[in-house]
Amino acid sequence: MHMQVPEALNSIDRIIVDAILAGRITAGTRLGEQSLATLFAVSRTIAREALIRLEARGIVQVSPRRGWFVIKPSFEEAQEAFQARQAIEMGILMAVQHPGPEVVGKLRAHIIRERAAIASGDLEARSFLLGDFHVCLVEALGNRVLADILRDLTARTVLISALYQSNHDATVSCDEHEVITDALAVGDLKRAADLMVSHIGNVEAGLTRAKDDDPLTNLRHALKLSSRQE
Amino acid sequence: MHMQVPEALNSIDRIIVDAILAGRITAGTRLGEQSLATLFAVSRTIAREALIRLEARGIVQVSPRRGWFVIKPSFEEAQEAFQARQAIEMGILMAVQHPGPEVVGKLRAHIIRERAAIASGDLEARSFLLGDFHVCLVEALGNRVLADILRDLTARTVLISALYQSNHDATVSCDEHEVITDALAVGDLKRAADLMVSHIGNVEAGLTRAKDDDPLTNLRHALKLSSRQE
DNA sequence: TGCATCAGGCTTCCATACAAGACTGGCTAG
DNA sequence: CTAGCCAGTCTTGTATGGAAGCCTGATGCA
Repeated sequence: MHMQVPEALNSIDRIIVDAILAGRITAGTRLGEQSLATLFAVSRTIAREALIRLEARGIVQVSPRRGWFVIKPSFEEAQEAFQARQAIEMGILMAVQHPGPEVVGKLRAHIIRERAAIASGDLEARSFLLGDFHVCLVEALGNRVLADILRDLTARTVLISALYQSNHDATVSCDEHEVITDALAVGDLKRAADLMVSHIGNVEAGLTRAKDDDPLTNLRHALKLSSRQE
Repeated sequence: MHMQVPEALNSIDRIIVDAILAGRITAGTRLGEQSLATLFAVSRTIAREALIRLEARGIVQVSPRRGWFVIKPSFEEAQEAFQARQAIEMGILMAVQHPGPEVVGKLRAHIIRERAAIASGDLEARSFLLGDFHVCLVEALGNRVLADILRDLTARTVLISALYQSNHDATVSCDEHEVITDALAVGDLKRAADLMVSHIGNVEAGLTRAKDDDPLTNLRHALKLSSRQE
């Protein structure tokens, strides 16, 4: 056993989630215990524990004795995830009292990074930052509990967007982030909440029901089978 | 190895969470790997995996090489948990369109069980049902994602209530559940959301900052030390 | 008495071995 | 040629042993 510091240990989780947020890992990807163990230079035990944690967070699923896979949400689950985000983000915006200038400052800085990623064509950074905006917002508002919840939920919706081919334009998303921040800056929480709901609704509306990476979609639909199995 | 069916396997998690919701397990309780393994007639591996899942859900914490303990939230974390519940439950109530009569029916049935538990003096059932109302509400509204999130959050707030000696009366809580249900029944979502926010606020307001199972509270406060360490 | 040291026991931590189900591909019988 | 079987391989599932850190209490010394 060589002395290479694992570099990972408890952060295997984080690296995987970050990869999902960046779109480098998509729904249905296999995450084998042995593969991860080799990759991170740890034993299978550690890799398995990371997968168990991710399973508890609703990011991966295990198919008994077949393997671990990144979740592949059904259209209904996708809708629930978006609804959950709408509810949470609207709720926090309506509940908070005073945004504070440093919150607005952080968000503006974030939006600048979003624009930079979009301009430079860095798709991974773009995906990550567009999702992370919402996490940052909630975190900046002072609630780490909700921020953690939202991070996992965001990972799910990123997976969904790739699965159902969201065609919502990144620039539009970024613009919407900006007007939300503007509303926060002038203390109009109600307006910020409304804008947030419609923003998330817009992203959701950009989804198309057909996922054409599944060659059986047409047949399945014709036979009226649900896509329940892996 | 005897043939006793484990009875537990993946449900060790559920049994522990249920015990927390019922108030049979309180904040700071030690949950040893070996103890759980013996109790559920499984190996340490299984018990450990259950604890890892619960850790990912924010229910327990591990102190390295010392042991696993049910979380003991600080007052600030407690506030965040209550704020999170307010945001989520208000958000879902404002987002839903039409409650539907079967939803109201389920909630009314739940409230009847609450009253029965209160009347019979069954403290465990009372604690469980009062918390479970909120989970049932969200689940009945059709969002399992949020329901799962809320269950864990409810477990946290139950722990908090015991830790900070909530003196909010069970009967009052139950009454509040009823008026919320009434508002839902007539389709007044706005009113239901407002009632929910104030209901959770009432429970939170019932907390007292002093946790007197900690004999150092007074000294700590006098020295202006945070209660950060375990 | 007061204090430092250290051994022993207790806990989690982690690697590993083996069990057992799931899938694949080839072989064989008809 | 096809259908069924079956061995081989790959995967996760589970138990277990030993490593290593933490805590306690005893012991010895000043």
